[in-house]
Amino acid sequence: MDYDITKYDRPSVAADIVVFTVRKSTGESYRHLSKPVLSVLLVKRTEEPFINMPALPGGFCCREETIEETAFRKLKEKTGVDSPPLSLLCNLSRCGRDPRGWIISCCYWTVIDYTKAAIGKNAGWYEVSLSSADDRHTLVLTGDDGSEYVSEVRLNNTNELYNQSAKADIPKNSLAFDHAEIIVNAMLKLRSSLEKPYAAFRLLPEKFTLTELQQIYEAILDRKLLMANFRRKIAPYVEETGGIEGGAGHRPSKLFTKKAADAE
Amino acid sequence: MDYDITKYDRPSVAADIVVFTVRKSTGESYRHLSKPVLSVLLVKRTEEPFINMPALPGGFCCREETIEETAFRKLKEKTGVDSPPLSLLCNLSRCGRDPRGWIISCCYWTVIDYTKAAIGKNAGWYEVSLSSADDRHTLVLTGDDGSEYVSEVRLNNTNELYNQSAKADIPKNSLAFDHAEIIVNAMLKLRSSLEKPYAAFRLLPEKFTLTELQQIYEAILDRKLLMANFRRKIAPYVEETGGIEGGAGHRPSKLFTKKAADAE
DNA sequence: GCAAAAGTGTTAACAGTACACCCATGT
DNA sequence: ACATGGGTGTACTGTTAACACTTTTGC
Repeated sequence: MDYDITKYDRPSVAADIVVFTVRKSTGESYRHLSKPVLSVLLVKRTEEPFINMPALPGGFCCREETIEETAFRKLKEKTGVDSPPLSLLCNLSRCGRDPRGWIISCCYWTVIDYTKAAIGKNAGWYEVSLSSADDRHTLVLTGDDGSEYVSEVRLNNTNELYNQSAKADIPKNSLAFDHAEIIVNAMLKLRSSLEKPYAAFRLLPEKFTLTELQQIYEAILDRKLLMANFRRKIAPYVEETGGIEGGAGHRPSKLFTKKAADAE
Repeated sequence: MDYDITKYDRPSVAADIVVFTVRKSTGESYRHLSKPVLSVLLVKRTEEPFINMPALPGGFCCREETIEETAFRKLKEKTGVDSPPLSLLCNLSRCGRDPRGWIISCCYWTVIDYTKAAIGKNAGWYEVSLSSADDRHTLVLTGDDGSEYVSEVRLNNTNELYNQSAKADIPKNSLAFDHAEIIVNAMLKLRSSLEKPYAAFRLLPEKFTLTELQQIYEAILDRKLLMANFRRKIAPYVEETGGIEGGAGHRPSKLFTKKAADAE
């Protein structure tokens, strides 16, 4: 317990953030709704290691700031968005995970409205698709230029602690570092977080239709939901505004807001 | 993104672990079951800061080991127990939280069988009692010598991210550092983890009665459960061994094991 | 009218709760 | 016999899932 902090080696500590959004896909047309897609923010690396490969936004902690503040600072740089709620995901500290040295990464996830974000240079939204069989997951990330990055990830059954097995060779069309498994883990957390709609609200304007909300659920969960059941499920969290949204070739939708009384 | 790790200040990184157990209380007698109590492992500090105050077991990370391995190493020292499953709780990095300097703490929680632990010097089990009203929690820790440590803790509503507000003066009969709020958070996680019985199984021998299992639930949740409902709830996770446990002044109990088929 | 989407109602299955009752044992 | 805890059944409730049906709009 006697410890002189100057006497021992210390690691560099970084914050990495998995930023999700749900974007309206192209192909909107009369009498057909667009299908929103789940996307994640990635930054193309401009340096070795893993140069030119996409990586999670992140950066190193400085003195006088918490790890969360580091994450906020980096998010502001990359997206222009101020201090969105962050959820802790995992700490990665396996020796050798970063060729530059002893670097510990604290990973967080969040959700932001892409229409309010001004993403920076080298950054971009990548469409996410995850297919899972038991503990084996296949993650496919598609950039707006059509480039595809495929990663096979195996998580242990509790999802609590990473094996952090050595990654001898990361394929060229994959993600930098161990960022693929971070994203898979974040997606699982995001999905289970949808038991309550708070994360989804952050992807919508003040007033929204229940169909828009449902589409966000469907984009994140990657499956169709039954309208009647969905509306009952989220009814306690929303309230009508009185407004309606017309103009489409069908019955106009009522506009809702998140219910203020319900403590988040 | 250009980063020379030798150029910047680096924090010390520590792992702190909240180790829970459920101990049989004293006062066992004929025709009466003992009431097990939830306890947490604390170590009396032998140095400044917070000398003589109880603190969570933990220690600093060394090179070539992951944070989890640091936690395992410290747990082995304090309890003799090898590598129990660890769950990540939170990272504490508020500037000034440790007067010794820039120290980040990665906190984990786990559950171990106290009968299999050989706890070290200065360490001891403290009975835990938590009373909550909204986001205000009162934590009372009672040592085996009767000493009491009381802490008032306020968590933000999501329990996701700590406020890490400055603690000007920590009362003498409280816990060292910000360890009280860590324990409160760990208790909330422990309780919600009981939706599945895996943590409880780690507190029991290979064969156990359903009443023993229920008592662990009641000790952790701090409330009585109805036997019939409890048995239905955990039925999918256990199976009969055929053995029975007699000798008491009442109908003997069947002995159960955790069901192997059910993937943990 | 008709396609498309908004919105409601009805049913069955299931899980959670509270409670009543019987069973087996040692003293 | 009886106290004590082990163990089971049942009725009530609320939630979830599936599906059928009606409503409102623009073309």
